[in-house]
This record gives sequence, structure tokens and C-alpha cells, in this order.
Amino acid sequence: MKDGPDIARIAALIGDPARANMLTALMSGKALTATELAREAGVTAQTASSHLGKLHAGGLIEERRQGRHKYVSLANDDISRVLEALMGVAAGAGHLRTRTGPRDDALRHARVCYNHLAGHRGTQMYDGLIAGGHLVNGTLTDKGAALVTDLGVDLAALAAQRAPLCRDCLDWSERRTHLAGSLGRALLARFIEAGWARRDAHSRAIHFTPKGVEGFEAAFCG
Amino acid sequence: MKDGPDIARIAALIGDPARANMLTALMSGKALTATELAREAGVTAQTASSHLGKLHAGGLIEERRQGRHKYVSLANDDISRVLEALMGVAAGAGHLRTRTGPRDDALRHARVCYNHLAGHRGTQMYDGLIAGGHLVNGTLTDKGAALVTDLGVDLAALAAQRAPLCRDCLDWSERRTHLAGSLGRALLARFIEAGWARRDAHSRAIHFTPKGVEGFEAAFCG
DNA sequence: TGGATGCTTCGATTACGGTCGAACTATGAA
DNA sequence: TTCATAGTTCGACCGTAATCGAAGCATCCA
Repeated sequence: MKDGPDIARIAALIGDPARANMLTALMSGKALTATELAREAGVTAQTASSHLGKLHAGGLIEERRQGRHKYVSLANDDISRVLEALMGVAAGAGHLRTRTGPRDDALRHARVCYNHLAGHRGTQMYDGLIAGGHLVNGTLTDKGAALVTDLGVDLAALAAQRAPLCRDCLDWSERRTHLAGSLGRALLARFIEAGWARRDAHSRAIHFTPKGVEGFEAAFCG
Repeated sequence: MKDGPDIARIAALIGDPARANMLTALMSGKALTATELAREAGVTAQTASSHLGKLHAGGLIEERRQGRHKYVSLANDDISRVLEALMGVAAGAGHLRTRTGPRDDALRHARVCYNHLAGHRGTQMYDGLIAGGHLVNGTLTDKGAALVTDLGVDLAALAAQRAPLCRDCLDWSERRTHLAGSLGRALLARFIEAGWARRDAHSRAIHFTPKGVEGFEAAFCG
């Protein structure tokens, strides 16, 4: 009866408060150093090192050395999906400790989910792509390819990558699907390059500029 | 930086092997008694009782007393979504301990995800509903309502419920979206009532009958 | 009413894992 | 070279939580 993969190993890794804080911090998509993560988690550098070792062994994070720094990021999109799904349960069924502060509102509106757009804007974009016939059956149509190329995404470069172009990701605030995958990543990158949006320095929030709102809604809410 | 809901509490609950086994067993959608779950988890009745108390306090399960029995089931769809997502990570990024046995193949092809259809058939149905214009933007169209009514689903009864009609759920084997929500639940129930499919007694697998394959593909792969 | 079964509570044990101080290595800057 | 910073390793400590035996209720059945 207890078929399927062994989930306890992964869940236990996320289940420690210090590690959970580290992973949550990494959901910003930025690669953080070991000491930065130690500060986020509220532990000393030694314990952080131990935790990072376990997360790495468990395949949850990637490490990249640069000089005397160790830059850490989430291993892949799957991890971010689990974290978002967990946030959904923790926010809902869990204690309603969601004292919705002003910062929380910003997160619900638009935030970065590891490397792609989430929150209200994220699901809005996803719905728009489907309603407009750009995304059908989990794949990009010719019409959709034209749209994203128009927005400045280099589809040829994405196709050359090994990562899948379109992936679904569940939103903890909206409880709906938004777009992940290499295309989701590329689109968010374009929004920022084009001055449509900028990332908050201290949180996962994303702030859209007036010009960005206009362009975004023209493209996806048409 | 570590914004968002506190995920460690939930993850720690899932992170214990005994509890993880119980939750995985509950993914079959059947309500199981405390002793059955103790056997699944490989622990004595006392420890199982302790674990169930914690899962209940954490909002992960629901308990229903019937005579001297205590029937346990998952609290809601959100929980099943987290479990499926975790399985995705455990199967992929985790150790490739997926010694794909014959039983595993059946699971990948079609299985029950708490109360709705998952696996290849599940994503196939989801894709079919969208491609056919039955499901747009996360809501059922008139055309879609006609289709499911035709299949024997009582939409009026579902609308009266508080639970949302259509929800997305991520598939650990397909890594794509399938349909959850009260409609997903009702459709699976209809398949079984109509003799299209039957549930395996000892696993989460679902076996389609020849008649069921025919009807299913006519409805969703049209 | 007596006995069996399902579940819970209590208490004691045990083990695992998180934590930090201290010492060590490696990289970069002055 | 010398010093400072980033990260790791080792060892010891400590707390928590999982576990089970024993006993206690509640329910069902004969």
C-alpha cells in the first residue's frame, strides 16, 4: 500500500527550521553564500555548513565555488515546486498565523518563485497564455512562439537547452498554476531587462512599473 | 528574506518515516483505521496513536469515529498535492532508487491521487479537456459542462458543495498537471461506477477495462 | 456478564540530530 | 609576509522525539 518514492528523506530535510529558512531564502532565485544563509537561518557558520552539506547530499541545492565564497542555489524547479506547495498548506490548513502584513500583500501580488513569476501576476500570465491560444496542451503554439519572440525571448537559445520549455508550478497564494520551465524563467528575465518590473532587494516581491503594467496587460490580458 | 508561511512545521510532520508511510497509504483515498495505519507504518498501535495525534493537530488528516474504530483520511486536496510534489522530487533528484517494478509501471500509467485520477491517464484527461475547449482558464465551459454531464456527473450537486470545482494537481510521474477538485473526484467516481475502471485492492493503481479505454479515449482524446 | 478487540495514556528508555566552541584550511587583501 | 575573511572539521553537549511495555477505557459480540 505504501507504494511510490520515499518522501520522508526529502521532507525531513525541509523539516528542520534552520534548513527551511535557508530554502525559503533561496526561493528568491538569488545565489547566496554560506554565511548569508547562516544569517538567514539564525545559526552559526558551523551549523550552516553542516546543513548545507545535508541539503547538497539530498540533491536539494547546488553549490558553486567562486574564490573563497560558496554560492548556493536551489537544485532545480522541482524543489521550488515542493516549497511552494508546502507554503500553500502552511498558509491554509496550518495555523492561520498569516498576519497579512503589507509585505505579504506585495508577495501575493507578484513574486519570484526561484526563477519565474508567481503570485497574482503569475497566474494571470498563465491564464492569458492559454486563453489566447499561445499555450495549448503544455506546449507553445506557433502563435505563442510569435508572442514571446516579440517580447524579446530568444526561443532558439531556450530550445538548445536541455531543460523543458514549459512547466507547471502551483502557487501558494493563488492556489492556481503558473508558468515555470525555461520559458517562465526567460519571460521574467525579459520583464526585468525591459524595465517592466524590478525585484525587491530584501524579499521575493516583484514590483511592476506603470510601463510594465501596460505592456504586461496588452500582451497577456488582450 | 525568509518571507512566506512557515513550512518547517508541515515538512517535519511528513519527515518522519512512520508518518510518511501512513500518509502515503492514505493517498489511496481510502479511509484507513488506526491499526491498519500502524501496520502500514511498521510500528505498534501506541506509537501510531501518537503519530496520528500529531498529524491531526497539524491539520494534515481528518479523523472520524465509527464505533470502536477510528477512520483516518487526508484532510484535503492540498495535502495530496504536497505529497505528490514530494514524490516527484524523491523519485527524480533523490536517489534513483526507483527500481521500476511491474507494480510501479501500473502506478505510472494510472493511479488514484487521494480522490482523483493521476498518472498518464490523468494528464491525458487534463490535456484533452483543455484541447477540446472544455476547460478554459481554470473553469469549465458550457461545452465542458455538457461533456461531463454526459458522462453522468451531477454538476448541480457539485456546485452546491463548498469545495472548488476545478483544481490543478502536479503529477510525480508525469511531472505535468492533472485535474483535482470536486470535479476530478466526481469523474473518477463515475469511471468506476460505469465499469470503465477498477481500483487495485492493494495499491493506488487503477486498471482500465477495454470498454473503459474506449469510452475514455472517445471522450478526452477526440 | 465475560471476553475480545480497537484505541489511548503514561512512563521510561533510547537514539538521533541540531547546536556551538575551538581549532584548522584556503582564499584574498594590504 | 601578515592579517582578515570564508568555510570546514572535530568533539562534546543537549534536547527532543520516536519507540514500546504496561495499564486503562470504550465498544462490540457471544
